[in-house]
Amino acid sequence: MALDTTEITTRRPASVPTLAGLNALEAEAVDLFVGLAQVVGLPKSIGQIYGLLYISTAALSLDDIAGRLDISKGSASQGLKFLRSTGAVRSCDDHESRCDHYEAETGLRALATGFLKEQIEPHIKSGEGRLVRLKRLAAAAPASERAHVVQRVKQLETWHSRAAGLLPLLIRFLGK
Amino acid sequence: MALDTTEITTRRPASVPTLAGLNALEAEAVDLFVGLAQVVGLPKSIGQIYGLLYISTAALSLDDIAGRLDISKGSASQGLKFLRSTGAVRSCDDHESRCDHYEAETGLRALATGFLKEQIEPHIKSGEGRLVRLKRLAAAAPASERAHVVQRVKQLETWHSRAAGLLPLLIRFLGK
DNA sequence: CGATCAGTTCAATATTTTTTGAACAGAGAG
DNA sequence: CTCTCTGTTCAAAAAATATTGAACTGATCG
Repeated sequence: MALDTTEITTRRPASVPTLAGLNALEAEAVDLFVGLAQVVGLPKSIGQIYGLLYISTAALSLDDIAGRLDISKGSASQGLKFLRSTGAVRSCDDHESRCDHYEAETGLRALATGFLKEQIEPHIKSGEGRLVRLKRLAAAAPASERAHVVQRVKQLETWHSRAAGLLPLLIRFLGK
Repeated sequence: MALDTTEITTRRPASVPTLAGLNALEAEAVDLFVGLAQVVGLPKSIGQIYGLLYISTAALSLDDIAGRLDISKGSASQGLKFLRSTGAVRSCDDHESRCDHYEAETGLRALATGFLKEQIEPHIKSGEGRLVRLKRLAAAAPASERAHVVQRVKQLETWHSRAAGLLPLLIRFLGK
């Protein structure tokens, strides 16, 4: 009787550290972070990688990650690149091995800061230029509409400054 | 010399209310909201519709919207459905006309509440079930990993309650 | 009633985004 | 120097998402 390798992933006992495939706990953690990633508009693979590193006891290499999650090395490389760039993952250079190993940053403040700074702040910044242009156009609108559109653009400016003010507050709230 | 109809959209004088196409101010406003939509992971058409209604002096019908933005009636219908469901757009039943007319809700609090309640809250709710399962699995982990994974799951619970607590705070901050 | 209009739905299509995998670059090891 | 081992890049393929348009419902008008 031959081994059924197609189901080995879910059948492997939870207690055995595996080279490929996830145990039930890892699978659940990965799932949770995949969901989280989708909420904030990040690709699934990034959620998978972070989830696996988050729950893993030991730091993992790129090949570990690709193997365990059954994704390509390319995806793993790109995902790790993104996660490192936002500070969600650190490489803990382990001198025992030739290759880099990665571990999850688990401080909520650091995570939130990285995400907000990288994903949200640029949009708020670019909004400034947009508002300037809008303001000019609104001032040039025909008299019959001018009052209305000027008021709306003013409101947008309020929104903008609220959003800008919210960022540091958010970070502080999540901070400690 | 023939009229160049391919550029009529941008060439039409700002002062003439149009049946199709946007004037410069409208185009700029629509663009701004398209960008905003993409930040929060909503389709472009939804940003377009809201942006047009936001800057428009008068309420617009579904056909107005589809025509001005050059999108299909189907898109416009679906987009308006979503926007109404989150409270971002109201239909102001205008008894002069047979068809419904729509206008933008411009209160930041109402907008934020609708978005958070519809798009974020469900995820936070479903997270609860996930955490329960994770907790069980963590408790059943092999002794060598148990301390670590139990700690991580505890941390996730903290994150979860922070997120849940953040929602009402956010609404309050944006509120007045 | 039949005709027209306003709006919805949904399967097909188009578009955008993500993932893959093969080619490549650099860093040791032998 | 050459070979192998890690990791990156990027064009092509696959998957996910949004948009279209035609068929349909229901309302109002004549």
